[in-house]
Amino acid sequence: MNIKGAAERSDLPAKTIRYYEEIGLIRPLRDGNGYRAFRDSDIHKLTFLGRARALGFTIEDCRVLLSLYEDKSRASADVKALAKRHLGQINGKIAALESMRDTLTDLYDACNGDHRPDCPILANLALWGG
Amino acid sequence: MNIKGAAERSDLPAKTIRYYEEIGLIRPLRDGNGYRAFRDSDIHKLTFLGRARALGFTIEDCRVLLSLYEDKSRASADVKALAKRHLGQINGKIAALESMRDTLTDLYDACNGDHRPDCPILANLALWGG
DNA sequence: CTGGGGCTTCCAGTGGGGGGAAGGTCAAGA
DNA sequence: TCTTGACCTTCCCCCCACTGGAAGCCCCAG
Repeated sequence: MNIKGAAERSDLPAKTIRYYEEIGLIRPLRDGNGYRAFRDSDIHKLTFLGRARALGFTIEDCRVLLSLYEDKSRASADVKALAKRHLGQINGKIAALESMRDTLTDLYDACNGDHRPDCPILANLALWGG
Repeated sequence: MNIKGAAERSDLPAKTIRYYEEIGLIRPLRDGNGYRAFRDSDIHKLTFLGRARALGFTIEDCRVLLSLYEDKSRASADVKALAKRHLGQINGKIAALESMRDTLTDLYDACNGDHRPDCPILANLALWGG
């Protein structure tokens, strides 16, 4: 299967697939004409990667997850530890965003949003040394 | 004031300050020796930028916010609209992260995390065509 | 044999800086 | 006066995870 079919079946852009090969996440075969030849196992890995990326795992995490997946003697504790670390990072990002949202919502609600220049949002941003 | 003092007073790395000058957010003067000479107004803008960035505004949003801040005939509605758009983006990111977190938490809880290889996390990532 | 769609590689850019080299400048101390 | 060390400058590459586009090869239908 050529890259377009692989892209459709894995629901990943062809560019991304080439990139994943470049960084060694997949190693598709090559036809005589130099075209990539994707096996089912390649498509399988690609969908795996797509799902892991959709859960927010970094590429390097994905690399580890893929190797754990292929290692039939893995310990599920290793996978769970990776997931825990990632959950912690997700929660950190959510907390940061919620903090931004709360502050910004307060300022937003305090701004009357009319034609006049007075604006608590700008006033807060301009706080001198606070 | 040299860049180090500006960095301390604005609580921004010197590298960041140079970058902000490079992209035209600030325009500090120069001493005869080529050193940047920061006025109070420059420091003021830098702290403004630091706060706006801390609220998650992009650099381009910051540029607009700064110009609105300096435009004494601005309408607060313009600021409010920008804040609204940004709040929408923040909420979108939070929703995406919460979705990841929920999915991953379910998988995490279902994984017993022992020495055995069976792992619902990997099994989910490996779902074929689901 | 021509056209168009597929495929290849390579280069550049994204956002928001960070790291570090190479070299100029300045002030304090010996 | 000389040296040392802290500071400053520009310059270029690196990060992540792609994305866009150019230049050029391959293959099949008409």
